[in-house]
Amino acid sequence: MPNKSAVPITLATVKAACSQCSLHELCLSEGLTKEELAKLDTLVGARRKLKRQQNLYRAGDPFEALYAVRTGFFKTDILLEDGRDQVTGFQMAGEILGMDGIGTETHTCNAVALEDSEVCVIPFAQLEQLSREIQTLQHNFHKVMSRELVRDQGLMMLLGTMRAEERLAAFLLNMSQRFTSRGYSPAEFHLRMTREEIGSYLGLKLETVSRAFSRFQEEGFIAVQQKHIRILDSDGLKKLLNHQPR
Amino acid sequence: MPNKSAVPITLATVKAACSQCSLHELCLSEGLTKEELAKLDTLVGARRKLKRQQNLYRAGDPFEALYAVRTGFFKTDILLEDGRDQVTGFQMAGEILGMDGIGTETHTCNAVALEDSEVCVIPFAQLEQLSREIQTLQHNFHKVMSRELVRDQGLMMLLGTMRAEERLAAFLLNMSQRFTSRGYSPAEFHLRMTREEIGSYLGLKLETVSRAFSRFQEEGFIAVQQKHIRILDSDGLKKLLNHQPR
DNA sequence: TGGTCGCTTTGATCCATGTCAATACGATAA
DNA sequence: TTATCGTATTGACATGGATCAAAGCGACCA
Repeated sequence: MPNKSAVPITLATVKAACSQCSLHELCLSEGLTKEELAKLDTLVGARRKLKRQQNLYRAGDPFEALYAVRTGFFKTDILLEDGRDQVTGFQMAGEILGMDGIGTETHTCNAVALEDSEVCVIPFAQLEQLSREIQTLQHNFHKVMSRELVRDQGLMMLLGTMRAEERLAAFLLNMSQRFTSRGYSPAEFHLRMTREEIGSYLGLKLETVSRAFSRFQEEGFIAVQQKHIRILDSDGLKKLLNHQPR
Repeated sequence: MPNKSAVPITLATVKAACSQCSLHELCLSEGLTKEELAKLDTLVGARRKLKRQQNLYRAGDPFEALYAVRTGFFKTDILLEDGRDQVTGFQMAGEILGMDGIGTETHTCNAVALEDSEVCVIPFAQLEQLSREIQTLQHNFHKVMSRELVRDQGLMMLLGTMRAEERLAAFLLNMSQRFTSRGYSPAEFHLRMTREEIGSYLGLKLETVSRAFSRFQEEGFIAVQQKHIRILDSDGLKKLLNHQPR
């Protein structure tokens, strides 16, 4: 067995997931002891790489595992029989995908990589088993699900009560905040999704999204160049949010 | 002691919750053994009665317990600083309230009784503990949360892609289905919420809801009399759903 | 190097739903 | 019975965003 110091790099490390992962606080492993982390590692052994546009899973696929995004960027969407579809979320490093499948043993949405990506595979039966042993893990998992519920509530609010520019402002601020909490610039980032996907997520048409971007640029809130966004006046965007007509 | 056949009524029954509850399949107790049910009963001892318009909890309240609706009818809603609010759901017998609070230890929405109601109080720490012992309970709980996520996805779809009449048709069919699965008539029911609350839930103004009701009545899909609804042609309503313009 | 293709921007017009306002209805209480 | 109040319906009009259409821009590939 190789000699181990604080954060040893060994053969095991290549496989070891959670104990070495930089996404602790976002993921399931927060607050676990070393021993508990080790157990989680054995569970989360497998990784899976996906090319841009590749499906992680599809609606109807049998549910077996959750996925933690390691690198890359995903969207989830639902497709109705009549052809309408809606993007229900965008997921980045540290976020968990697949929880929609627990209730019915079948995934209810599609998860697609928007760029080359990698996920940790978390076989669900094993996660349940381990979370019966490790209280902290159990609670972390419950928190993750609950936060997802709260996120959805926020999106309902957005879809139900906000006008187009408010929605886009909320979207940009949310992206900025999530990039920030991953150590990237709060003010400058690259959107991985198209205007159409943003529109679908926000309940708007792509033209409306494009116009709102242009408007924000005119107002000096942001600089847009295709998918590259620079936020120049985040307070300006925030003001848009609480300051609706009636 | 009164004579009873299959399900005996004893002193214990008054307190016993889950083991005697008619809402098994909707709630957390499905598939539990007698012994496991008994344990769950000790946990779910307390009940709480609410008068119409009374809050079960409010956004900002510390999170301590989940609540299973025994009788009555609730809404959950969120209130933004600027005064806008949105109803995020309506809950009826057998449904679980409060899961929004797990992630932050604080409730993020308000839960209000729309008629005199009663809930089972499920202290969350104890639920987690017991679900470490009882695998089936653990899995049931995960299923409940997951189904809530899927419900939210459906609502996003509704809010993001459907037009007013489709939304109301979907709402009525959903109500009908939920009343049905509780043993009530699929075709005739009493709405507990106002047009404004329906509108808020569906992302519409109350006038639009009212007009859609009137339209459905003209078309012969339903008979409306204030809050009393009779569905005359549920296929007609269903057709509205998949049959959108583009 | 030019051509194609996907994505984005922008303009002109239309329409579903919001807004504002008046009236009606039904329950409750006096 | 009548008064009151919350809720619901209906009408007239306004408007935000959808729709339709035409360029523009970049990336990739042949």
